[in-house]
Amino acid sequence: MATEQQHPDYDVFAAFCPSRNVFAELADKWSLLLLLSLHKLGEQRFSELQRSVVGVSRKMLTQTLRGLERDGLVRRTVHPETPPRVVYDLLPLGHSLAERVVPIAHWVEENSDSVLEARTEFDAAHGAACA
Amino acid sequence: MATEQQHPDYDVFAAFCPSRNVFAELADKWSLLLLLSLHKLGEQRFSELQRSVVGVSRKMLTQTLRGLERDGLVRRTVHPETPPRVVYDLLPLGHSLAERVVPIAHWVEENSDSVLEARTEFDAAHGAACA
DNA sequence: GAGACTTGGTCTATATTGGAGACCAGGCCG
DNA sequence: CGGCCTGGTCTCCAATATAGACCAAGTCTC
Repeated sequence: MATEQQHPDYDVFAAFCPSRNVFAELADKWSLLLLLSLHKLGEQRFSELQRSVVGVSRKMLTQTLRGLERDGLVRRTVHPETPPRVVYDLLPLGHSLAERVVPIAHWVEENSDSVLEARTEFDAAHGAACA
Repeated sequence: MATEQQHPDYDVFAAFCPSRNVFAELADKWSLLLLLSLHKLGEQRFSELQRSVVGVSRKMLTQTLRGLERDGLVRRTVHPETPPRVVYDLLPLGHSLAERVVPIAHWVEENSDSVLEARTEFDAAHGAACA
């Protein structure tokens, strides 16, 4: 079947394709959540991000932010004050991706009930079949 | 700050919120890729999926499909023929999510070049700073 | 001037996860 | 009877995530 991709040659389904690599790095809980938070709340410092994306460890926060920075989605600005102040914000490329992630977050918030219900049903049918 | 979520009380940023749990499970490479593949190509059997989503191991394929099935996004149909034939396809809920994932795949395919370029630049600036 | 406290991390130890590949059940073919 | 097919599962090992201690620089307290 015809692929509908815009960019010739690039295909996230192909393991060897550079775009798969990019996809794999971004298709991760913390990356998407950080993108969403920076998009929604604007620039934030390290500790603010840790508070807005509840549950992220400092290590993952550092690591994920570095990845996003490396990918040209996020800008890291160090203000050499004291105590140190490091601010992160989205570059245009980051915003353009974040815009596409927002609908997913909304979908999840709207449909979590259905999902949870399906899970309960599934677990009842499978897990508790013959305890 | 006002959250723009449609569903009262649900917020993917809150670690304890059920929607975060749902988000975390779906915001993963294989789940998204499977959703995309089933959306684009329609129903497929186990081995077809393994071929269309290149690089996925049988273990992860099984595990991810089970998760999606449990969440009410995917339907698993066993045809008790010989050799066995197991077909997976998207339920309406799955399609509605997949539709929102498609733009991300397109973004990645369109913008991978920029990302790759940013990476090269970043690595040149940081990695090779003072070898 | 000694401690304690701040921010933005890093490092270590442990638990969880992912991937590679062996193995398995059931039915057909030869 | 042995081997092949599918759609898994199981085991082992490597990689990754998480928790939490630790650190540097400077400022504030006492």
